[in-house]
Amino acid sequence: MDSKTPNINNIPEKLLKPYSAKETEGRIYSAWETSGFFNPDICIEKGVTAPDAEPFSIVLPPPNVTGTLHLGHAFEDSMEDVLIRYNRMLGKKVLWVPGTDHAAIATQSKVEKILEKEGFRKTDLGREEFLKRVDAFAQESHDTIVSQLRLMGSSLDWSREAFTLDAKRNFAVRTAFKKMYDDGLIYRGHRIVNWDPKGQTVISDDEIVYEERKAKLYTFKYSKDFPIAISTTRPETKIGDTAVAVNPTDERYTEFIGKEYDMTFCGVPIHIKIVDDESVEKEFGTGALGVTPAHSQIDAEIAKRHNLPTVQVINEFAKMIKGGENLLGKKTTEAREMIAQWLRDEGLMEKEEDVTQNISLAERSGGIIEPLPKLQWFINVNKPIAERENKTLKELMLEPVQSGKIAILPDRFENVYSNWIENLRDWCISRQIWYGHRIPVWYRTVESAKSKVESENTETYCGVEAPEGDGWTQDEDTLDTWFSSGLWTFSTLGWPENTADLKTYHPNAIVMPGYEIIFFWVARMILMSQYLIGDIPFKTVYLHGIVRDANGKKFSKSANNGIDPLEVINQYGTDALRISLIAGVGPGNDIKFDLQKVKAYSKFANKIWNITRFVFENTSKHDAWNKNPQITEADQKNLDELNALMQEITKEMNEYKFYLVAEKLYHYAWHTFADRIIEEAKTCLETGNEADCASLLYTLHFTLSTLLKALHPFMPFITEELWSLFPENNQHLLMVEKWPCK
RNA sequence: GCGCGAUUAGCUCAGUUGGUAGAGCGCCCGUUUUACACACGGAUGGUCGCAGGUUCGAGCCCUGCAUCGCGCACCA
Repeated sequence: MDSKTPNINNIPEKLLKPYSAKETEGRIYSAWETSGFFNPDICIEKGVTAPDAEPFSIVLPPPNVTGTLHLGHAFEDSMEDVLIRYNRMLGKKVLWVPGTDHAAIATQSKVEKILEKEGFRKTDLGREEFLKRVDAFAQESHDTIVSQLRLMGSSLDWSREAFTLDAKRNFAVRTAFKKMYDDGLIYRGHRIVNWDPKGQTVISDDEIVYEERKAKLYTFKYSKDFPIAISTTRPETKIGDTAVAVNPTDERYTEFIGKEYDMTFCGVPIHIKIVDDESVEKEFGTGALGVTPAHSQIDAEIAKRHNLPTVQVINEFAKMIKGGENLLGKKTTEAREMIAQWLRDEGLMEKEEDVTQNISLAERSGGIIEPLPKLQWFINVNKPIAERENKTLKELMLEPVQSGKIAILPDRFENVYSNWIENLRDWCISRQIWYGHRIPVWYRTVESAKSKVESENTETYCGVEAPEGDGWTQDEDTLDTWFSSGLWTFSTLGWPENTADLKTYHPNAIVMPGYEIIFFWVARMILMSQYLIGDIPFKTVYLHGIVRDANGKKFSKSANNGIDPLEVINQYGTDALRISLIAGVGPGNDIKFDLQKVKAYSKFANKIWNITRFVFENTSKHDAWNKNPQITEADQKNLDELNALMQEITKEMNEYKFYLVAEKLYHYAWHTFADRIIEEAKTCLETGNEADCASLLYTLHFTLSTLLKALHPFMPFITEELWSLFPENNQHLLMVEKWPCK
């Protein structure tokens, strides 16, 4: 190279060596941050964005402050940053809001586990001290997450960072709650709820996961005098039965309907009425259903229809609170076997079958859900709202998706979304945990009242701030973490104040969470935004899949198959990780994580590095190319081909098909630009005349600079670095260059 | 039970207005050719899950089936 490159001194030293991501990435991120261009206001101030440019905004799905980021986050952040950088280069007013989620139950249980190892419980500390511990943990976790987001190259506007539990978001939560309360959408009610005995809190229907387990289905009679046998997998609850329900058309049992029986079951007196109810299936079991209103959602509904009493036999710790001495205080599982034995001994057991059944588990704690009657706060999804044309929350959630105002990608999830809403029940929002937004409701006893009903002696106050006067105590419960997450698209923009940010950046252009949180998060954001703002929260929902290990298994602590993104970055660089997660992965598709793919793209990074070296070496030898040379026919053909590619990928970028764009750029850079155009250029550069060389060098330089721009959203670090090596780019960061196509 | 997705080269996966099968990795052969051995040139490799149908023509559309995975419901 020495003899033929007299101008070697012009070539930056580092370009002569292979690309080093490690040496480059940190330095480049600092340059970006220092420039202030992550902040759209500064882009306008410095003249890189027009003040009246079209806005483009995304909120980062706030990671839980329960630990560190994994490959799933890396995947999500990469895609969002691609869109953000692309749209910034288009000249739009681009805002990507960073933040973290307090993730109430998840974070609290994490800290409780740490305390457990230290040998004490949260009650030993008390609410205030415990919350200090959680805050400290959350802060540490937050700091890790933020540093990881920077490592990923995410061009987030850090000046607007938010936390779902900070003061501003707390104000938004209280404001939202108060409005819903005043509109009668939030109410307190006694219901059968999903109680998690392990986590000691209520959870919503969506926080339940199902697991198939083997169980015994027992068929028996309460006593010898009782005419009908019933079946159950949970005999221990049967002490709480107050009725037996049969289908009204079931001729086997019609003669008994309306009759009542007093018996002693397992040493406990019980009173059973036989009722008819359409919901009972004749074919299942004996066709007769023992009704346990206190411990089954469906039974509670039957009980309500027939005005049956409720007898609670199990408490919050999943232990028996009714029954003979031998049963009291026993765990449900122990009691189950004891009662089964009693039935056998008494000759009441008719059948015992092995069945598989789905049991309900709390997603976070793994505790077996115990349906219990409890007083909780709910959001009514079926109440007409005057301010919203008498539409219900359900309707407000359904409408924008069905009308196409909000597009969901891939579109098959639109049906999933609609089905979920149609089956939606009232949302239980209160949690018996300490970490989270405290419910903004206060109570005090009214001395003068003489009612015998306790609730009538209690004054209730709901407000954004605590009430004036003495004797008020705040509700002990906190809110479901998704309540504050639902406000995220606008609480981060200053709502309830009518800020400039809110006017400019809401609704967001797009939101990009994993498909597993479509109900938890996407649906709740639509609910809150439609109700509180009267508008959609975003125009497009792009649901991505799950990153799995090489065997297709979910990453989890128990499987011990976790891969730390930092290790991958250390080995291959962030750019390689980013584009390997994006290329060829369409919406809704899971990824089997493949280190080979990352490796392949790290080679691609080096390839671009070497392409640049070649172009640089040759352009620095001449200068005629830079003075409007006459373009040869052959070069024009290549420029036309490049332009056609840019047209094509720009269209695809606008359709959110960046996974195709990444592959096309890779293919063009390597197999068209390097393998063909550059190879063919070599001969001309050796033997061609001055004019042809000028045309060719212009073409090479133009193609390279177009490629660096087009690749920048995908591989921001290396492209920015290479861009900066050209003297003419000294003053301009690639990140705010114009996208190379209208 | 209802619904959804996947099934394409050894592996991971692209392939939307239906028109002669693609990429990466791996494997094999060759090349240290002056941007790059993190490279270059070349070779091998697929009845596009199965069975029908529509069509001049189907990986792509329709019907049925199989296997794997997922969601929802049920869970007496």
